[in-house]
Amino acid sequence: MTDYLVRLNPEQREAVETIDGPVLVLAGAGTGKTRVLTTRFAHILLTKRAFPNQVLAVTFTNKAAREMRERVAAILGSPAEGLWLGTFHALCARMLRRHAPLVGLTSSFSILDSDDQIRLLKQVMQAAGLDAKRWAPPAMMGIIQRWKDRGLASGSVPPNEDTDFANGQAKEIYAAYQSRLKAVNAADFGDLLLHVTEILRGHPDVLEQYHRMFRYILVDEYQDTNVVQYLWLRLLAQRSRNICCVGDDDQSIYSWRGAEVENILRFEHDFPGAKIVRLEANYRSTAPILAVAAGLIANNEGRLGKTLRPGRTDATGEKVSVVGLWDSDEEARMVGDRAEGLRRDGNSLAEMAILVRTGAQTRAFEERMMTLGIPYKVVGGLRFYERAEIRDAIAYVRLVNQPADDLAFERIVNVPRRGVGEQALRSIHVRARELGVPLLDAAAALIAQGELRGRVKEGVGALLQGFSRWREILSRDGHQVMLATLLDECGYTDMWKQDKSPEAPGRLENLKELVRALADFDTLAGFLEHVSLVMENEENSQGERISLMTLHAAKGLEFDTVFLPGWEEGLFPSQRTMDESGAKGLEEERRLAYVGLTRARRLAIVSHAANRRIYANWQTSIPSRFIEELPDEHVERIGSAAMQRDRMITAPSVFSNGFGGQFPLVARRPKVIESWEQPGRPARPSTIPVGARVFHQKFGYGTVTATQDDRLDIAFDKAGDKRVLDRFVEAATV
DNA sequence: AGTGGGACGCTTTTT
DNA sequence: GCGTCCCACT
Repeated sequence: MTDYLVRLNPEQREAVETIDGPVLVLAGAGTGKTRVLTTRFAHILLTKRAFPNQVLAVTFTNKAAREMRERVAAILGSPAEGLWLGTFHALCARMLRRHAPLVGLTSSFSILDSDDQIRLLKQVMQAAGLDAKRWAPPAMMGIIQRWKDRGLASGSVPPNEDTDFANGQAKEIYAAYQSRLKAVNAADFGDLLLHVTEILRGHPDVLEQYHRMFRYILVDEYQDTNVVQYLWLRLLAQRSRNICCVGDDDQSIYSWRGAEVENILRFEHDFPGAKIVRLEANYRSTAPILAVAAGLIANNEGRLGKTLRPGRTDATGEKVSVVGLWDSDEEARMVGDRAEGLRRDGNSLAEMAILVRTGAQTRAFEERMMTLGIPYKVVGGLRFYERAEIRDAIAYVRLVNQPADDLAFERIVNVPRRGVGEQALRSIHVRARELGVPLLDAAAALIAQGELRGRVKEGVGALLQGFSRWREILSRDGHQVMLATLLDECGYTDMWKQDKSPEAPGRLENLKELVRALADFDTLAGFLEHVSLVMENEENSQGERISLMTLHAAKGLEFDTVFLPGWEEGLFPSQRTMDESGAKGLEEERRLAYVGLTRARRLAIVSHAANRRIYANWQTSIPSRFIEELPDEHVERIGSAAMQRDRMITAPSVFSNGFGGQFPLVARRPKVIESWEQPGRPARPSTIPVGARVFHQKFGYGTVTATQDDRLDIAFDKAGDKRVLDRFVEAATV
């Protein structure tokens, strides 16, 4: 009956069994945080303290929510239905649909994606006469979002805030943006939290309802909450005070997105009498990795204090490697070769990851993996629902669902081309404003009155007729048939069939996938909610692949081997972060490094290059200060940081560069380690001849200019000259 | 209205 | 180095 408790260590057990009153669980990396959270959830249900729908469980990502749902179900032995378990945004969307009229929306409001947000804001800024070059709409969006993160509605931004941006009109822009959102019956991501918090604050009866419902509250990743999320939680928890927050102040890496570490640091103050439980036994990493991570993070101030200790008796292991290299190419080669070597020794590629500071760094590694023929996956890049063709298709669906969705109308009215240019669109806008109707109806009115002519009339007329037909099909044959018909009839599929670009076939494939995905939903509205809130990849073709991702994307994951390249001043810690946020920014960068190190179970390989290409030109850099902070006794330095620093900074005159030793010298290639160059793969002549037209997944179409065994030199039409393995290309059909 | 070329700016990111 | 945006040309 309670065997699920026996599997916990004493501190985990305390975190699970302290059910009543506020609890803060400080859970270091790899200490069984998720296990505690899910077991606690199950424990509440199994001890009959609450029904499943009386527990509110909040996560940041859909992935974490899904995982918790599955694990709770596993402990309960049955699928957990009717739970209030989800991301902050999903839960708030659900609440807001119930009370939308209280903030001037209807319950069918649309949730805008970032494209829509920017487009809407751009219109608002244009109307205010702001030069988009001087004041970038995305920057303005950032300011508005930070305000929303702090729980500030457009009327309550303090007078002394951000008066210089947008000629001091920032607050007016914010207000205008909000009224446009209301006019098109839409909410952006920030609104979901902000609106619900306002409702809970201003309507005691509604708050009362939720107080009666939620007897226990569980919060994951508490260190990442922003002010509005904190306010929302505090409102909901103020009656029962049964709130359990799990987090790790050392892994707070989202302050630039509005997260406030202070929330976790202040927990005891906010919830007097709170019980603090520390989870410090790490079951993930070897002792040297833990020691190195601990040594690094000890350089931060203002921590709640927590020391990871090895939780396994077999936690001995290799030292952390720190490798100094000449340039970023050599770094990519080192990583590729070591990955290949590990694979030869029987290690799975799925258990290796390359974690970088910025997304742009992945490219060099991608190319290297391709050359070596090592399968890889980039985690996080463009997500399925962010692809242009998917957004277009969804805009059509949104219009079927809600004819008043003006943003969707604007997106697709001329996609595929229907001859609707700036002029035509403007007259539709004018008419819409005159009549006080949505753009779709305004367009119909213009056609009825013969004010649109020729191609435009034909095109838009057919589109409008299409919408009434597609709505019929929807009610008769269901949403899947409707979307398939719609995409064919509106000309969208044909548009991509006629497109000769290398991406077009993939886009058609994605559209098919979208139609297929529709089958998983009972209603069109349910599907749209999912699309708005779950911006994630379809399970990234799993299997035997090395993972490439940013450090941010790696939080919560773990691998046997972790490569941590690019530990150089300016890149990591990021100069930009230090400029913008000073000492606090530096500490956050250090936490990011800590997150990176603690992802590794057995092997962590840190590296830094003396020269790196940034944008178009080469830049010389010195090793990251974080490298010096790693405790020596657990680190093996190869091509040591100190040596490189000497050579480049303090003794440049050793080499003559013709500039009087004025520049950091980068004259010769110090061959630090010979063994990276692995013996080649067995040579095998390629079957593809010089001159052949070929197609490559990433680079598109090209012509073979030379071959050497199974390596091909190819002049790609778009991507330029590359050398790739022949198995990565196929004969082109055109 | 649609296309193509050049200038520009940007690279934490999740919902 | 690449994608986006704007403008000039067709």
